[in-house]
Amino acid sequence: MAPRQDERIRLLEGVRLFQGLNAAELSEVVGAAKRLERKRNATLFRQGQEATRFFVVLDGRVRISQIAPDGHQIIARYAGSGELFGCVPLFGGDAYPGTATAVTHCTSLSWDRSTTARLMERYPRVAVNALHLLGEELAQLRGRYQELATQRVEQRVARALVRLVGQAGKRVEEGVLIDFPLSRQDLAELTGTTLHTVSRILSAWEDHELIASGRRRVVIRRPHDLVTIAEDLGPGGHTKT
Amino acid sequence: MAPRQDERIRLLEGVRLFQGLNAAELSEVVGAAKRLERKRNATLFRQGQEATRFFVVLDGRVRISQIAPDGHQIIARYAGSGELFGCVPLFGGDAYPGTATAVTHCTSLSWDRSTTARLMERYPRVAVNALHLLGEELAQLRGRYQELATQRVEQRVARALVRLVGQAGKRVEEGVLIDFPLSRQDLAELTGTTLHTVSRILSAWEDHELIASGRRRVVIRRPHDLVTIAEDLGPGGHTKT
DNA sequence: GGCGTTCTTTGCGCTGGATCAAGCAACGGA
DNA sequence: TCCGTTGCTTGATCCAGCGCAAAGAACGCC
Repeated sequence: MAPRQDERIRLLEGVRLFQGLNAAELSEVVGAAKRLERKRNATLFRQGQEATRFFVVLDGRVRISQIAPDGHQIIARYAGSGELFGCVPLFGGDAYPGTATAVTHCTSLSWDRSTTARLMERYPRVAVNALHLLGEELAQLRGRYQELATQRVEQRVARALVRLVGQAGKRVEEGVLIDFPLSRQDLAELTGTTLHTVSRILSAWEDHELIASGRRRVVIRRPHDLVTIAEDLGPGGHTKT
Repeated sequence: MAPRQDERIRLLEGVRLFQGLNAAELSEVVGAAKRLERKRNATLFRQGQEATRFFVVLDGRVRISQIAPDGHQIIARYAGSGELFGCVPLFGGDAYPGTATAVTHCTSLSWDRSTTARLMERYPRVAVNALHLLGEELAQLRGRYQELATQRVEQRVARALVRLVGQAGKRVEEGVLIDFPLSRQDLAELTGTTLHTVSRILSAWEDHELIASGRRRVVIRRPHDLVTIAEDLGPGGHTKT
């Protein structure tokens, strides 16, 4: 067992899909994987392509986006280390429903379709883990769906930022930085609004010293107040009587 | 094997979750199930309750709805015969994320948590099937999410109706009837808009003889034209050059 | 058969956000 | 260092759809 191998196993230990496998098994899984490195802005796969592999992020951040026939684009999610993406082959889908792009330089492991099937067959635990993870993703998406259906833009943007803080927040002197390049346009596609509206909202927050932001960069200075906005019941609710 | 048992097995044969099991195995599955009958408007389970069982619709129609802390309610989906609902126990969730209500008189089978786990363990095929079904639901929801984020109300309502025709369409002399009680309010909660807007849209369509509707009743007279509205790229697109 | 309840329709005014349109700022490659 | 590109801001305008309000219409219960 080469130390290099050991290192890779350690990485997989944090991946919930493979939870419950022992070192030898993990080693086998790693052995079947293909390591992939991509630099910033490179594409990992495109929407509509045949889904041949599924991926786990080792390091860096990947954006999953979808584009509608009418040209409207949305960002489905950002995946960070330990997370799955392009998991279509896990459940027998045909083509990738979205495009995966490296937002930062990043590395990932991937497995092809037949290996995936073999793994799940040999280790049913993997299939069950996959079921759990998919269930969580479904729950997440349901939440965001409801959000989109019932809340107004400012709240949605606030929530998106709160979520991103959880996924990629990094303490800096000013506050908490979203630790990857994030433009106004990105936030708009993440929350179902327009670049302009996001810009206005962030400007307003900046005036209130709630955030500090720059080009593709957002720092939350007062996370708690952002959460307040995110959870505020709004004009439909019963705030400040 | 009593004929009654046979009959129930036949019902399960159409359920994709159990595809691949033989008669004896299906019989066992049916044996472990609890049959449940509910009349119109009765509740099967409520949002937030501990998820003890998962269900398969045998007959009738069930509405899955979610309510947000601010009181806004949305309808996640309608499940018809052969479809799963309340499938939280399949992937180890804790509480039901929504409320299930019988929209028509309906019957279902359900299994408790431990039985579910045992089934998946004994028949890995069931776990794989579950993975596939969950994957499809995820894909569906992603589609609807994008719809909500990028299309305007009229198109969303049209799409919702097209989908409902697929799920519960029944040919009648006038056209295709959505074969369960469906109010304007329901359509609004299904498409993320208000009762009033839906009413206006349906009234306009009625004027154009595209549909015929009444109290909790919708008949699509010209399905093709409805599809056209649903797919129209709209003012953002490049239609009719 | 009368009556309360539940759905639906429709008018009107308002507004959150989209759209359109400039112009400015920061970055990165040559 | 300069210049082209990409991202950000901000004003002005417009309108789809929401909220409110009030009046039918169809049901189902007693």
